[in-house]
Amino acid sequence: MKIEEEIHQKTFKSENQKAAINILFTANNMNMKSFQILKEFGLTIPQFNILRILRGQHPNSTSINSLIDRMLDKASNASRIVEKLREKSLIERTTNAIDRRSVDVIITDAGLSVLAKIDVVDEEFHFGTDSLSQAEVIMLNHLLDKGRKSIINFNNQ
Amino acid sequence: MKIEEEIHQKTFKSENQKAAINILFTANNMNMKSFQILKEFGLTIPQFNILRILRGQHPNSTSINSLIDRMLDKASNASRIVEKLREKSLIERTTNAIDRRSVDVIITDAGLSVLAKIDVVDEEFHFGTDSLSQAEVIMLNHLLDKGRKSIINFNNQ
DNA sequence: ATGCATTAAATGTACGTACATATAATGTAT
DNA sequence: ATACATTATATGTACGTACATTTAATGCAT
Repeated sequence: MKIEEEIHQKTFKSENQKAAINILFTANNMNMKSFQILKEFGLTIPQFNILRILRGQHPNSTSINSLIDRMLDKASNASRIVEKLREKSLIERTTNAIDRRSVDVIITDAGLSVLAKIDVVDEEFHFGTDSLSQAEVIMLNHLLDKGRKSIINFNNQ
Repeated sequence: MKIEEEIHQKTFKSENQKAAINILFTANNMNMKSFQILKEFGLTIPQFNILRILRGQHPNSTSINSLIDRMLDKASNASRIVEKLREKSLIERTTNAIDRRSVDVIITDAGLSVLAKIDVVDEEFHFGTDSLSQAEVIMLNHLLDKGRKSIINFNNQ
C-alpha cells in the first residue's frame, strides 16, 4: 500500500518529504513486528540486540563498554539492559579480574537456547523477501546509503 | 557511506536482511537529527507531531481520540503528551460541551509561532534532498511501499 | 427510567532512553 | 607515594510507550 494511503495523507511538500515519512513509517512497522515476535520470548528489542552481540562473541565475554560501541541504537544504558537479562539468567556478569572497574558479560546456555528458538522466525527480520526482486532490494540498499549522506553530515557537525 | 561501514558489519545473511538493518539504521539517524533540532525549541518528537496535526486542523479543535488516530507512531498516551504541551501554553484543552467525555484540543498562537520557527529548518525533515535525483527518490518510495507488504500482512493477522 | 455496555480519557506499572551526575578503580605526573 | 585526571559502570530524573485498569459520561435495550 502506498504511504499516502497508509497514513491518510494525500499530499506532501515533495517526494523527499514523502520519503522521510516513508522510511520512518516503514521502520516503525518493522519495529512493531519485531516487538511482537520478541514479546513471545520475553525479550525487548534492545535486550535481543545485546543477546545477539554476546552470541557473536561467545564463548568470550564482552565488556559493557564494548556492548555500547556495537549497538545500533544508542544505548546509553547498557547496564540496565544487561541487568534485565541477568535477572532472566540469560547472561552472567562478573567483575573483570584485571581491571576491577570493568564488567565481563557472557551469554549463558539458556541465552543461546532462546536465541536459537528465535532463529526459527529469523526471516521475519528481513525486508521485502516476498515482494521485492533481488535487483530491487539491492537498489533499495543503494538508495538508502546514498540518501543518508546529508543526515550523516548533519550528525557529525 | 554503505551500511556495512556504518555499523562495522561485513556480511549479512542476505540483501533482505541488510535492507532491514539499513531501514532501521536510517530511520534512527533521522530521528536523532529531528530530536536535536526539536530540542532547541523545547519539543520532543511526539509533541512536535501532535502540534503539526493541530495546526492542520486550526482553527478547529481536535479530540484526543482523533489525535491518536492520526499519529504516525502509536501514541497510546496522547493525553500525557497533550498535557506537556498545555504546560508550555502551546495548546489549550477544554471539555467538549456536547460530549463531556471528549476533550477539545486547539493550538494556541504561541504554538503556531513555534511551528513557524521550526518551518525555517523544515527541509531537514526531508530525505536525500542533496544526494538523490527526483527519479531516485520516487524509486525509493516505490520500493519501500512495495517491500512493506509482508510486514503489513503480518501486523494485520 | 433503569441497568448495562460502550466510549473517551486518565492513570498505574514496567520498560527503555537522553542526559547529568555519582562512585569506584585505574593511570599518570610530580 | 600522593594528587589529580581518566575510565568503566551505575544511578537519578524527566520523558515516552505498551499494556492493563480506572473513571466518568453517554448510548441503548428493555
